[in-house]
Order: sequence, then C-alpha cells, then structure tokens
Amino acid sequence: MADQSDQLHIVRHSLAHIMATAVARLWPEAKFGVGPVVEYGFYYDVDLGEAQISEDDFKRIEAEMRKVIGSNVPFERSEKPIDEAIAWAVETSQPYKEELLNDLKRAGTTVAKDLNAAELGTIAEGATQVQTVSFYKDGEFTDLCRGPHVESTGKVGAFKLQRVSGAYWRGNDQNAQMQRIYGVAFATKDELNQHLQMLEEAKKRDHRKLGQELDLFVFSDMVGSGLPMFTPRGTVLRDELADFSNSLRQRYGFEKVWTPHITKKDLYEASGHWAKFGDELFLVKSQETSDELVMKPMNCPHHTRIYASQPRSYRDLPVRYLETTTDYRDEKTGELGGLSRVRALTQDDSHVFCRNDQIETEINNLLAAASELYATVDMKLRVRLSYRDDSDAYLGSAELWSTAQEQLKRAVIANELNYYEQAGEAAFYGPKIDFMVTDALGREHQVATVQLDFVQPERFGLEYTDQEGAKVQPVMIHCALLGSIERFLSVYIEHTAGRFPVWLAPEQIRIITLNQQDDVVAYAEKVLGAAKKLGLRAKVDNASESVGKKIRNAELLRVPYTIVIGQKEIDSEAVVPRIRKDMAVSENQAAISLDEFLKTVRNEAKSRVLKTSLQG
RNA sequence: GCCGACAUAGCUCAGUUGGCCAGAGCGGCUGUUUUGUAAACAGCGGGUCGUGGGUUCGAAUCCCUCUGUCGGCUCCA
Repeated sequence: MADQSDQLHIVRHSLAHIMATAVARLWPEAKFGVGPVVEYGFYYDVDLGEAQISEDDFKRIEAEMRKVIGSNVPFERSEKPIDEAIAWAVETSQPYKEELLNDLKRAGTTVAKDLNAAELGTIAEGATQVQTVSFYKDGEFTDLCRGPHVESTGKVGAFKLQRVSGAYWRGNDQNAQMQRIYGVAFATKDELNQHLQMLEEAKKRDHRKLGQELDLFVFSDMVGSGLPMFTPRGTVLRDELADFSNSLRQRYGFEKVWTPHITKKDLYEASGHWAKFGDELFLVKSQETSDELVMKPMNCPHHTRIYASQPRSYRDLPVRYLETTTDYRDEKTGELGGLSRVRALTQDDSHVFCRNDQIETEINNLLAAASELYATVDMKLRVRLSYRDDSDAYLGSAELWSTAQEQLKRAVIANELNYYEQAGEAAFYGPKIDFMVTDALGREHQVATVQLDFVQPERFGLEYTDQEGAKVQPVMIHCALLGSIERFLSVYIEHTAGRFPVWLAPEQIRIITLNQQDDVVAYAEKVLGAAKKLGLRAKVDNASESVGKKIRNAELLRVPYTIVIGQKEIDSEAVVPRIRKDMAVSENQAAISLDEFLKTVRNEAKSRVLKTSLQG
C-alpha cells in the first residue's frame, strides 16, 4: 500500500470522505462502515437498510460529489476523547462506528484486520489505552478518520465510481452484509484515463475470452461449473508445462508416482484435512462396499502411504515423489471463476521425505527449479514467506513452527530471493515459501509453493532408521512449481495475451497454400511431414481463400511462424517465414532453406527461447 | 455460501413502454474465384430467446424457481 503521507493516498482518502458526504446527502439514513484507500482508489462500506445502491445511482452520487468538490470547503480536523466519540456515534446513529470505537476503547485496537485498523489508526498497534480519536469535517459531514485529508474538498484529482458489491461487515461472513462502493482516483484526468484504458486492455487479455478465441478450453453446463475441459490446443499447453516442470525436478532426483483419484476418507482423517476441509470434499458412494470414499483434494497423504510402504533407512533419504495429477475440491459456487478457481485442479505436485540435515539442500534445489521455470516463462517473481499467526488454525507445536519458519527464511536469504514475510498465510501443517509472479499488467499472483511440514509425518507416524538403529521421523517438503496448472494458465494466458513462445505454442508453424494446384498442395503436405518428423506442431491451411485471409486466420491464432507455399517455394526449396511480431528480431525476413527453417524452429522449441533466432 | 448484475444462432451483439413468421455481422455449408503475406463474391442453412412454472387475449420482453456466467465479499490444503 502507498505510504500514508503520499499525496495520492491523501487524495483518495479525501474522496472516500466526499463520497460518504454525497451518500449521506442522498440517503440521510445511511450507516457508514469503513472507507479506506485501496490500490487504485478507495471504497466506502455503507448500509442503507432497506434501500439499495445500484450502479444506476452512480451518476447521482458522482454529481453530488462534484458539488462538494465545487464548493471547495476546507476539511477541518478535530479530536475528541474516546467517550465523547462514542457518544457522537450514538447520537448520529452510526452503529458501525460505535462498534469500532468501543473496540478501540476496550482493546486499544480493533479486532478486525488491517484495513479497519488502518482506518482507525490514531492508535499504535498494541496500545492499550486510547485517549482521543480524530475527526474530519467537510462543512456538513463529519467522519471518524485518522486522515490526513487534503486542505479542502476542491483539491482532489480525477475520480470515477466503478462498482458496488456486497461486503461483510469487518470481513466476517457471520456479520451483516453492507454495500461497498468502489471508486478509482488519480491525481490527473490523464492518469485516470490511462488507468481505465489499462482495464480495457486487461479485458482483451482476459483468459476466459482468449481461451475461447484461441480454442484452448471449454465449459459445459452439462458437465458443471468449475469443471473446464481442454481442447487439443489447450492440452498441448498443459502437457508442455507439466513436462517442463517435471523435468526440472527429475534433474534433482524426483521420481514419478501415481495415486488413485478416490480414496477412503480415513486417509484424510489421519492427515487432518477431513477436520479442516471436510465440507469441501466430494463424496463418492460405493455400491459394493460400505466404504466412505472421497475424491482426493490433494496428494500428500497418498504419498505418505507410498513412503510408509516399506522400512526406510537414513541411506534411502531423501525420497522424492512427483505426481502431476488432478485434485477435486467442492469450492463454494460463488468462488469459482474461469480457470483461476476450479473444482478439478491439476497440481504439479511433489513431496520430499528427508532428514533434518537434508532440508537445506532440498529446498535450495526446489528454489532453483522454481526460479528457472519463471525465468523461462519470463515472469518476474518475488517470494512471500507465509507464516502462521497466533490463531488456532494450525497443527503442531509452536517450537516446530518457529524452527520451520526460520529454516525457510534462511533458505530464501541464501538464494538471494527478493522476499517479504506475512503472518496468517501458512498452510495448517506448516509454513510456506510462496512464489508471487507479476503479470504483464502488473498484477501479482501466487503460483509456486515450497512448504515445510513436520505435522503430517507425525500424524502418519512416518519414520526411518538412523545410523544408531533408532527410529526417526522424517520431514516432508511439499512443492508445486506451477501450482495449479489451471490457475497458472489463467495468469499466463493474460500475461502473454495468448502469444505463447514456440515451445508452448499449440501450433508452431502454419503452412498456407497459395492455390489448390496439385503440386502446391503436395509440396505443402511434404513440408508438413518434414515438420512432424522433427516433432513440430504444424498445420496446413489449404482453404480456397485469399492468402491474406489465411494469414489473418493464422495471426488471430497467434501462430508463431507462417509460411506460404507457391511455385517459388517449390523451385527454391526455401521459404520466407512470417514471424509473429513479439518474437521477431528484425523487420524484414530473408528467405531461408526449408530444411534450415524447420531445424531452427525445432531448436527454439527445445531450448524454450522467447525470441526467434532467424535473422532478417 | 452471501450481496448485486446478467443469460437471444457456433461467436459478437441488436431487438429497451408486452403485439406482424425474432434480426445483423463473423463463422458454417454450397457454388464461383486460384489467390503472394491481417478479411474475394454470391446463395443457403442455423435460434423451443438458459430451464421449469406463473401473469396475460398475447411474453425474448413482467413475476417466481432452478442452472450457469460476471463483479465483489468470505474461503483457498
């Protein structure tokens, strides 16, 4: 988040206040929650009781806001003792503010997380005594707020109300739902327009749109929500990515395993997943036995069964399993969306079972693999050290946790990774190193993850025999490089706008016939055969259409290389490849022998480069 | 799961106070054209207006149910 003193932050904060003023004018009975600054603007949570704000009301609210801005009245800051502030909240019928103030008085801080605390942040975190809180008034509307605000209402930049949605009071789904009105705001009109344009650009890259346009995946009402099916083109992407991810780990001694997609629920009772995620498991009923089965929501418990299938010596460790497989999770319907959140998700999952003294090396290997993968797909990353917080949502002793968290931090520092730490983001069985990548539009997503786990080895009673003949518990390291392939694709498709590098392109070469003459068609087929022989993915377009039309179709599918076959090509046994613009290194492309062209593309695919190596 | 919006042909969309056999472009098919690097021309198909119910003389249009999608909230092993 922007620095509190940052001018843009102050502007956005002031606009939230002005919006509240406007809402209070239009709906005098409005009850206000919190109104913080967010990434590109601000929002305010309001409760209008029976009334509902819809996007149709934005014009009125904006008009009212502009009146407040036009009047350019000064923001007046004042302070009140906490009890007076509570009295103010009661008097003005602002129950939400009253609740926050009472919490402040009682606990010195609000119980709710970050944003709410920031909103009321006159008090330092952890303080026990609250003396006073500050208010801002813009002539008519007084709001509890730390500020700062701009001098007067006229000194705000360009803004636009964007959307309204439901939001639980204090982020708790047990609480009442308020309406959250979002606005975007920038210092100047130009910057605002630029931002709106960026959003338009993002829409064009939306993976759901490109998934259809590029024929990558489909959904069907008959199959169900959150259950994507991948077309031949999309399946190429999945397989190539998974193969790459696997090969990076096989280099470090990982071996593929396979486990079934259904299992008795006993397995997850043992692991602890049943207690925590039981209501999100798909149940499977056997008509033959009394077994209670579930679709597997993850794979680590299965992998522990393979590990435990024979006695292990300290010499055998690390044992490293790799499995790219689909898991099933019955996510809440409202949480599904495109490929980013699905009910059948494919993980490039792996688990290391090792001794304590092997943890460091193993983690280093995995961090190296993740770094290589994200360098190859050209995405910038930083890592988040995801720690536990002091809630009771975690298994295992506090000592184990702090040891594990320290080990992860040391590994990240040793690998010179750009990192930050965050409490409350850990898995219930252990802390994580999460890889956060930034896409072409500057948005951050979590992808790869490396997790240290002392809990499941304990729960499953895993062991190995050490040099002295004693039974010792191994450590588990969970790792997925792509994370969920579906989620990775959702990010990656938008990052590349569907312009996949040669190694991933579902179709690498399109061969266009100039006409339907027998020798031209025959030669095109011959080129296709030669390409396939080299393991390349190519297609012939022999439609009775203009060359221009066929080129256009290849462009729309973002095919990296397009070649036109006519008499000239037959005679010269050479081609002039048309290279997708983002890959080209020169403007005009020279003719090249067919043989050399195909071999070059083959090498590019093998080396997973982003740019062409063909010169002009 | 919660709040809100939406659902018309394969795709993108028009049809917005209820009223002639529901339209367009692209794609598809057929024919003509034989094309040299981002859209040749003509014709023909194609929709129980997401589902089920209701209101009405009459429903794509109004109401309810379900399914699905989208924007958020909550959650994310």
